[in-house]
Amino acid sequence: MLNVVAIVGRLAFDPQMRQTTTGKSVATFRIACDRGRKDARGQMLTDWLDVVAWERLGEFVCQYFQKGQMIAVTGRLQSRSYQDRNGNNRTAVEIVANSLDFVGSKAAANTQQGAGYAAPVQRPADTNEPKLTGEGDDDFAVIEDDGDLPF
Amino acid sequence: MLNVVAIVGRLAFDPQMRQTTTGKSVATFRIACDRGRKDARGQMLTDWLDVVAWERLGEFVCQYFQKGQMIAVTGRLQSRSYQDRNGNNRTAVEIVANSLDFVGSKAAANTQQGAGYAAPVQRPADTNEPKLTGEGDDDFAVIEDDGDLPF
Amino acid sequence: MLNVVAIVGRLAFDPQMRQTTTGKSVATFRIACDRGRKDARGQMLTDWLDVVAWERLGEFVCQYFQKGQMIAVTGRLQSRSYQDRNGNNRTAVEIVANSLDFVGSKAAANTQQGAGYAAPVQRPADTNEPKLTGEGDDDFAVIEDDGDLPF
Amino acid sequence: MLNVVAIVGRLAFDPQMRQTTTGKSVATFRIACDRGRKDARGQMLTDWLDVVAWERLGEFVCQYFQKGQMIAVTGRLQSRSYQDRNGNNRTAVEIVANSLDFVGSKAAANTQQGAGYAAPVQRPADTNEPKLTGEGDDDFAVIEDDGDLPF
DNA sequence: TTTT
DNA sequence: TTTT
Repeated sequence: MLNVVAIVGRLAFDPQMRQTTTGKSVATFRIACDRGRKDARGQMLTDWLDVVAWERLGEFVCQYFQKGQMIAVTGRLQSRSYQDRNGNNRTAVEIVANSLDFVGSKAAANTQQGAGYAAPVQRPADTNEPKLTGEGDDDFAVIEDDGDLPF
Repeated sequence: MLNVVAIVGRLAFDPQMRQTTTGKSVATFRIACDRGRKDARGQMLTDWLDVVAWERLGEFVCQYFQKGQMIAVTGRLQSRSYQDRNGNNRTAVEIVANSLDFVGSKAAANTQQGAGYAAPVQRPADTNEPKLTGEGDDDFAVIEDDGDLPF
Repeated sequence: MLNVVAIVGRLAFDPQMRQTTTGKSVATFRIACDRGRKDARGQMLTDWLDVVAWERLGEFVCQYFQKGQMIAVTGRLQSRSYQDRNGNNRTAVEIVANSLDFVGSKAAANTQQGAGYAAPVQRPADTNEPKLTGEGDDDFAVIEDDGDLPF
Repeated sequence: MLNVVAIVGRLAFDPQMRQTTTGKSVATFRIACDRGRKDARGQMLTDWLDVVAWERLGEFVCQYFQKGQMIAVTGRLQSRSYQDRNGNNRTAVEIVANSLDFVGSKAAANTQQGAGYAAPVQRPADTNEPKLTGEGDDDFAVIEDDGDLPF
């Protein structure tokens, strides 16, 4: 199976952080994604999409993003069943974030990182993966130096 | 803005075709997308996602797919507001299909097309685009023959 | 089969427009996509990706985008075989654009469209598809008004 | 920035595993992705795409996949510079895998997992992320039970 | 309920 | 260089 989503939009509200009973942190936010065309009444058509960001991803979005800012989200679609206040079964569809990133340089500058671009933030477990240790590409270069290309 | 979804899953029901009052046809179907892991009770976790397929895409899915079959869907996420039977405002999030395709060979064989593989079906307006006329790649080859590569 | 790409990056050069021998126009451009982290020497790691935009999409990118501007691209990956000037067989991998859009507001303002946001541009044949005629959503609303939701 | 790819195709060769000098394992494989239409000579048009899978993802693909089998890949596009045997600078574009999964049930059955479906395999660091511990959804359910929905 |  |  395969389930991938990529969205760029603006935060409709400030992100909200919560804690689960088992101690995990999770942030939720909503993004407005304009379709780039208007309806018959001249109003911009917009899709409103909910995003769930766990742990380090959630901390990142709460620290650097607020209402109105543009954000790039990748992740997967999730459906979730719940009962509304009247006891009716409802289904919510939301995006579980896999990576979050700034879009445009202004917001990125807010992070006060040297490059002007904030590092893309991925799921917590990514921290000991090659690309975040800074040695992944060098490793790969070694393969190349051997005249021993991967393909 | 950017809004892209790619999903592979199984049809939860046979697709349903409708007509709009202005004469457009639209098919809707639901796909089950297993997450590949089970919950605490040993039940496979599944995301249920609704898909909207307009016109030629809708006709295609109704003709070749039924409940239980695997399908590959690309498209965009759409939120849609409506009132439920109690007059409450609700929001539905669904995928508006941009392309549909078979996954695995059995279903593809059902189309009885010479190639054994059905052509991926894209939105109606794609018909006079290079890739469906069969000349797009040749054109591009001409560029190459000139030693005049695009990049 | 399924083949989807979504990228946000900056144009490395001004887009270049060409004509095929059969009269189709095709623009090519390269985008720089920062990985958000630096190599061991402190240099930002960047992926350089080539994009092919046919007909109306190509005209759009040439009209509104130049070197350095940010762009959102969706499309599919394509491999293409050619011979280099020494007669060696080479393979190029590039993105065939399916939609192009502005990212951030400055570029969007350049289009001098009333809304401040340029419409996302999709492949030519999309013009008689619901979403560009401006009636698609209304049609769908009709379905809703019937209390006859698609799902 | 944003960089996402989702592909379904068949392995052109058996995957190949290598070790970097720093001890990381990396598998590479090529997938054939049919475009679903033929060229002027009646030959199926196919895109050939290279994939890089690090560590646990690489071990997974080597264990469960061989030439000819279908695979679902998500990841990001990477460009990589190298010198060919003549000392010319070349650029390769490949997919760095983020998740790998079976497509269709037959291959999945090979893994001899109870469900008949193999778990999707994601990057190593994901192991202590909610969704692989099996408690993520329960946690989320707790939020719901509180009548305290995320949105 | 976001932005230009 | 893959498959039906």
